[in-house]
Amino acid sequence: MKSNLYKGSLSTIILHLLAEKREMYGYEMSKLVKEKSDDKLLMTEGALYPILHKLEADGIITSDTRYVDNRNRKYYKITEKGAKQHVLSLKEMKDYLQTMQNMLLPTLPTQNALV
Amino acid sequence: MKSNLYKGSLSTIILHLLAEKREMYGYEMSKLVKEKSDDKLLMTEGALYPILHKLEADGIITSDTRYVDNRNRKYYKITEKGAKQHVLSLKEMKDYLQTMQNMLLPTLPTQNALV
DNA sequence: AATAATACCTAAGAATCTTATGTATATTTG
DNA sequence: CAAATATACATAAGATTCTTAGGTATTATT
Repeated sequence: MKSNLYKGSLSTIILHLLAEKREMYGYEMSKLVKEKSDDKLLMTEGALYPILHKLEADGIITSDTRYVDNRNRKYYKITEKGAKQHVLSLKEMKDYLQTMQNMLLPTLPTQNALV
Repeated sequence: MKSNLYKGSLSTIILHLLAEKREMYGYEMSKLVKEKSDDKLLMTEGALYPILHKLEADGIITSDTRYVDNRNRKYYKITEKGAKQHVLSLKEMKDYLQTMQNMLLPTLPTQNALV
């Protein structure tokens, strides 16, 4: 990533992708995040894969490896526990974004905040 | 801090405090941040003081120790270089907040974003 | 044929924070 | 008035999270 502000938010992002798409593989996630962030967040493989492994170990996501388009891909989906965690993570993120906005951009009116 | 989303944003926050107040000491910063964040961000001394020392070593801030109210306090203020850095840091933070909002909360209309 | 892209993985090291500890003085509370 | 809390600084060991660098293997492009 280009900014270290993203530190700590990668798990939340991955969890959100899986909550939206319900099925994705790692490489796909990194490409989608790169695109969605307009090249601002480049999730390296050294960060991505260990996070996926940890989320799976914690029962937040599950995987099954399949052979698709001449490729071996490890597809991940969110578990029930993960869905609950996702709600909490989103709340935590909203709270963080709001707090940061209040602390750093308090003079801007709400509708123009971040713009 | 209660959420590890704050990881990476402490320097930005400290720099912003000094850009606003023009003079503060460490202990004062930690109390103000606690108050401003509504107890959501508790900047520990183990994080705070090393950051201040690094910012000073990098010429972003300067300090002078004074005896005030029966206390030895190390007052910090922002340098010219620091003021320039602060503009960049704020831009970076706005960009991060906007990107996160786009990625995680894209369905919400702008005026209700984060609410 | 060589390079880039797809797709996974891990290990060493850097950066950032927590926890724990230390020093010293002042104020508040039981 | 003794004990606890608050003020004010500091550092060191450890945890967490990421980068950098390397590895394997296949497919697509130039």
